[in-house]
Amino acid sequence: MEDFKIHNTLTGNKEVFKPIKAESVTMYVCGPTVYGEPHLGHARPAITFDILFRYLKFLGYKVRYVRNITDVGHLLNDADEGGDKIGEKAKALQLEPMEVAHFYTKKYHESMYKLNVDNPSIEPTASGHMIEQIEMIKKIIDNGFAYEVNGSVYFDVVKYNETNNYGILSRRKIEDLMDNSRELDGQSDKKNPVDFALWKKASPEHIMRWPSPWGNGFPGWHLECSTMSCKYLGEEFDIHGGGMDLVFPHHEAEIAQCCAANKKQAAKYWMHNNMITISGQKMGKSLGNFITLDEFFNGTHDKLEQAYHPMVIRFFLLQAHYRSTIDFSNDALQAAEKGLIRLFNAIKTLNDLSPKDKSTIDISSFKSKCDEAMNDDLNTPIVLSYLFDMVKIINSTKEGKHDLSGEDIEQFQKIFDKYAITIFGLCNSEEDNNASDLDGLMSLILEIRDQSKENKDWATADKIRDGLNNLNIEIKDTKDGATWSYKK
RNA sequence: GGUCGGAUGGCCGAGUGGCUAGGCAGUGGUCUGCAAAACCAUCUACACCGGUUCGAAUCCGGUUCCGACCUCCA
Repeated sequence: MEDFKIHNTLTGNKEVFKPIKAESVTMYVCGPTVYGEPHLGHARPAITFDILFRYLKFLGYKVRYVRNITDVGHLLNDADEGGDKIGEKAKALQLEPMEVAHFYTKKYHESMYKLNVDNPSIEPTASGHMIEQIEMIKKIIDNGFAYEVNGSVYFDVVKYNETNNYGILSRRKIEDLMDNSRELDGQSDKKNPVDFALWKKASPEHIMRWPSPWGNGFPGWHLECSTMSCKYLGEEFDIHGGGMDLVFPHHEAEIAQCCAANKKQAAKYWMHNNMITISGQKMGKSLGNFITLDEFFNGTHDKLEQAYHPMVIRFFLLQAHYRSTIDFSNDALQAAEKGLIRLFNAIKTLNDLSPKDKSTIDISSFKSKCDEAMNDDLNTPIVLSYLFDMVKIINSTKEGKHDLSGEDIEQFQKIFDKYAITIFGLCNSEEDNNASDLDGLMSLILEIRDQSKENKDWATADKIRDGLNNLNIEIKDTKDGATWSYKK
């Protein structure tokens, strides 16, 4: 089999993927911070790494995929001045902070389900791993890379950098980082501005807090990922993923923590998905283009001209490579919607094609071309372009311009099944409801309408069509008879 | 301001030196009681200015614009 190559941020190159253990793959992806409604920014990494997860499984690996839930202390998206947002929200609503976290965790899961994102193998929470986090801090202190000040513990980046490379992932130099740190307000406890918190003392009004050897407080935000990846995947594992915005400082700090505690660099491959813009702008509350996933699914946002099915969002994301930025707009999404429908119509058409003795067109290269694109750092847009080339062949075959043998039809079915369904997870929305109950009824109605048409009783035929239309059922007359479907 | 990445046809979006990416829209056809849909064919490109090369969207330099990160905090 051909080599599967992935882009490794650590080296800046595409590398052949070779797991530490030949048969199994361990991967960790930074999950959501559950302080608010899931939005588009959550969809991209979830879907990117879902594709990777599915592909690795398809390749025959036993995959353990850990994606965390961060439910400890939070920050709102932009134009907000930090602070513990779960705590603040909880106070405002008179809720226990965990009620807030749990509410949004549930929302996140619902959205992921709609997007057909497979569940990770383990989905640990930061709050459920306080003991492990405290133990890791102790270990880092014991190894001399952290210090305690006034009930908080900080990672000593300068000391660490003497024997390690802080900046190995983000290619930053510590001197530049020192230079760039603006003059700090004097009350910082940190020895150096580049140091980061492993444990923060909780101020009296801070309601999310846990006991520790250093007093009541809460863990620093980089720590949970190091702790939980280590607990479930080991000190060394295969892939660590997340958004590009996390490269620095989050993932850089993770590497530092793991090296400081275990002398191991955690992941072998670091993969990062690029960001999303909306009509060319970044998404932000202050710009009025902050759109939640529910709003996409329901079409309930001023900027949206219509609702978009979760599969349209998923398909749209796959039309771009994961390391490119992607721009959302109504035009682009509507184009994606039509393309997706075309793809699925062709899959249906393929299943109805009557096989001929011999094919009049050579389709033998499609499988390897698709595989090659997928193996080239998950180039989903190229795979899709080949699938659409196949769509064209299927449609022309239906029109009688080509013949396809039974073998070739089966080959096409296999490719669509592998890519469209198994790996890309683009399930056909029309098939997931209980339409079968209605089938008999609808075929009876359409039969009556066909008879009216034969009798040139257009009034009755149109009445049926218009009446069903008002019931949200669309009738289309095709060469092979009328079809019906729910309107989107 | 610093570091890094990007700028492709009406809209998205692949593509790293010569060969049609693909989707949507547009245009022309086919089908059709009407409507809608569907199908086929097909046009428009590589931000700007220089340079390297037989040849550049692709390499090099500069310019403009855009994005991410650079901070307490996830």
